[in-house]
Amino acid sequence: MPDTFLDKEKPSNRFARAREAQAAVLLEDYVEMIGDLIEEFGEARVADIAERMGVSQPTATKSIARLKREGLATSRPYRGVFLTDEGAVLATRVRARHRTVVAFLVKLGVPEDIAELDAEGIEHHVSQVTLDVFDRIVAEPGRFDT
Amino acid sequence: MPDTFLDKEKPSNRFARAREAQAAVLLEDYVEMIGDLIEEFGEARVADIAERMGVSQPTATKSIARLKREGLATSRPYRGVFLTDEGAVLATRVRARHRTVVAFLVKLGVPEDIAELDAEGIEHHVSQVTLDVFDRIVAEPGRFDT
DNA sequence: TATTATAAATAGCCATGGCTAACTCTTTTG
DNA sequence: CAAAAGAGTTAGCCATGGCTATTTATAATA
Repeated sequence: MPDTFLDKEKPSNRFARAREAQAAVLLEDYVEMIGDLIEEFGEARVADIAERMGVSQPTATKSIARLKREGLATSRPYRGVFLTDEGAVLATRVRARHRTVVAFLVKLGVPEDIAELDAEGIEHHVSQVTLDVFDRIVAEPGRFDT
Repeated sequence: MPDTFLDKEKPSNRFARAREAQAAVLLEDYVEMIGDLIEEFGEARVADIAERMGVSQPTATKSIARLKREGLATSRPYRGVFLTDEGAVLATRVRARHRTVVAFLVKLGVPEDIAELDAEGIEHHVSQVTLDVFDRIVAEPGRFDT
């Protein structure tokens, strides 16, 4: 299973690499949230997306255009935004990762609200290897608050 | 001790918040690296900074200009870039945080090279609360590889 | 010291992701 | 069914952080 468009050739320099990864963050956030909205309301309207992202409607429209360009979404004016198969797969993966990171931090003893905020920043930068470690720890019985 | 310029008013929206935080990332990376270079070589030249950041010289010059604007650095052409007191404090804090995150991941069983890459993305998004938890776990005796 | 080499800065371009203002197209409703 | 309200898009602006090509200033050396 290919990791979709998120894996082009990665630069060796750690900073350059982190910079490139940043480009994917916005896409991931939108796709994740559109998935949430569809699940909650059965549809994702531009206005709702904009509001949840904390962004103006035109900015949301522009970003959605980018999602469409990348083959992650489609949309029909006044009918909402929809995820393509690829977009849905990405959304699922991203949302699972988000939950894992939050659960991991909470298990470590971080308060939920803080865990939620930190996860938003962290989740996009966690490799599969590290994510697996998080998952294992979440699944483990026992506490970590020493 | 104020948290310097990194704490303006924070938006309530988690995405908006993460977006704003992003602005500080570049500054933190530069300051961290300039600190490293000064420690290693006694000076930080624009060319070296550019090379380590994986960026062209003009781009480095531009970013250094921003550091100066923010009161984090000074520079004299052909003499190198220097950190202000504020910049030095930030550099120290950022470098300590980086080490903590790497050590934490390694303690969890993440291979060092991967820990190093992940840390670069993660470190900028970890709250003080979460960082304290990481620190405590790093300091703890015992293993986590189940 | 005059020339060459190197380091840094400047100019000017591009894409991205914000924004507001204005417009257009539904949908609702009086 | 016409007018008003609401949703979405378009136009056009800004700042940031990339880039290359060019110029300028300093340092090294023949």
